[in-house]
Amino acid sequence: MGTITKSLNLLNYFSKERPEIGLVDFKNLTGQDKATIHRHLTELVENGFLEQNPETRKYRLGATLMRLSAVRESTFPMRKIVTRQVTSLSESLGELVHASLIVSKGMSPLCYHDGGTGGTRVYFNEADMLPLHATASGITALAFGHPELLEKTINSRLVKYTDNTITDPEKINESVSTARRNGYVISDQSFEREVSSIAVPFFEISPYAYGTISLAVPTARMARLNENQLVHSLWATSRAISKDLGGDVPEHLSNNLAKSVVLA
Amino acid sequence: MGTITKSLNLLNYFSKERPEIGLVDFKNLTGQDKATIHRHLTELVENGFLEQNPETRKYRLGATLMRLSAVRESTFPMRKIVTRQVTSLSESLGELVHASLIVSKGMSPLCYHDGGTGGTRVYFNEADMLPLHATASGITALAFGHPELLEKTINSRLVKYTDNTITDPEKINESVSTARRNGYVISDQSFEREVSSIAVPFFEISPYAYGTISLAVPTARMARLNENQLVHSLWATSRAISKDLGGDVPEHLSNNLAKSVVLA
DNA sequence: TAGTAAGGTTCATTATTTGAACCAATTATT
DNA sequence: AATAATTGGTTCAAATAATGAACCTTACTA
Repeated sequence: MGTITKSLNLLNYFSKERPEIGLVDFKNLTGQDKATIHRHLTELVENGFLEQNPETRKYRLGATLMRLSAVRESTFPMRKIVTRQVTSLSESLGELVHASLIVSKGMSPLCYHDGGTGGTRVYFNEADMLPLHATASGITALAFGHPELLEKTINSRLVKYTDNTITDPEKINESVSTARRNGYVISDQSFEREVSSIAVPFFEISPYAYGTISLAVPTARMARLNENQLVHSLWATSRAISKDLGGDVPEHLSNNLAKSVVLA
Repeated sequence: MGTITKSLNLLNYFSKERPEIGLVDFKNLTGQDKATIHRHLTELVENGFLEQNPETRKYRLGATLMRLSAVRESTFPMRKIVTRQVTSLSESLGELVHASLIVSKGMSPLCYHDGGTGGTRVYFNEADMLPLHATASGITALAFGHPELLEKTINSRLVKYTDNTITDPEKINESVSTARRNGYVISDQSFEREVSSIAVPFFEISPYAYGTISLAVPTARMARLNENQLVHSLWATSRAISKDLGGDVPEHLSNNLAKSVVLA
């Protein structure tokens, strides 16, 4: 792991639940040496990727991130494009739908919409990473994303979030195979209790998945839904997004899916 | 300059006008060695700060930036807070108002609102950095921000954007002194032709300015406006923002200003 | 006021970064 | 169609920058 990766990694420890982190906190979180961390933090501050709270001396994410994400979105308005489709799908299904992007070691939520009609709602935290091995989105990413992603994930220690979380590499591979066969992934409380999910990939220029669209519902309600029809709708949205992004669902996949029950 | 800074600096070359950059482009832009740049780019891609267009092999800003900025805004909703005040001021003045944050070597636009009534409008590009020496916001930042910022700026080569851009360190220092005396900065086509601007700082916890609020109008219209009244309104908004951010306009400044014509 | 814990710094050792030269693939040019 | 030029990418010895154990400083607390 190079210096750059080590320092950028520090940024990943921030979340909605942990918005400010001190030097010693970082030491405990990362296990790295204090001096090293301090130099990294200082350099990140100098570049505006972090700010130091002058009162507590703790660090928080910096303003440069806001600008850079604005630059990206202004030249490559993925969020705008995807949000449009996700909202439309969510409204038509009356359930929560979210889109997430595959980034390095997890899924980064891009947008979500809760067109919910039911009395119970799924809470979706847009600011936190989703793990690859424990969510429908994640398994979808492993199945249709870059092969290296699957390899890396299987060779890392996997956190058990609920009783249903699969952490055994063998079983991950099985899930991935099933996903590739079916063309979608369905999850049952593998990340959060009482939440079930169905996900499909979407594509940009590359033949590997760029992100996923996923429906998340309270488990109690899942049984009442028509799985086939949901998958059909999700794939329709995936096609629309992929097209808007200047890409397409790869042919080999498209052909396989056509044969399967999904698009029948 | 450490490895981390060198690599993060690469991200600053992206803009609305230059959304994708290739390896050799970077070499020409930075003057650094190709191999070095390549390793930096690779590591940034691995961490999701960049993406590589699989078709052109050029690099563009990555999705991790979107997530991190969402985490920051969800835990520290500065944009939300500031936008509210900026919109309100812009509507009441009927002119374009923007807020920008001081980050490392420039000003990073945070939000803007054009409550414009006039026939001519100022075009404001939210995704680009503003230079410190050539804008009302920038001189305000130099005058009321961390002293180190002024020192660094003066010791760097300053770009001349228009005939009115001041690049002489002596003159910068004069402008800064005037700003400190007056409590605001007024600029006349120093960055863009036909655009004039008035700016004041706002504060967070620290006694040094955190950002600026600025009114931007077509130069032709500036003469007709009541400068004193504008500055008064800007300072009122600054106070409101500073308060909302949990900070305050430093006392020594507040006292000086009270004496000056500005708040009379 | 002594003790603790936090942030921050130093400097010899160590390990990583660096860059000139090289290779491969694509795109202009003749 | 052959050749040159341009781009992305890689190698490895030499140079430089990163590292971390020990130490310092400040703020709080018992």
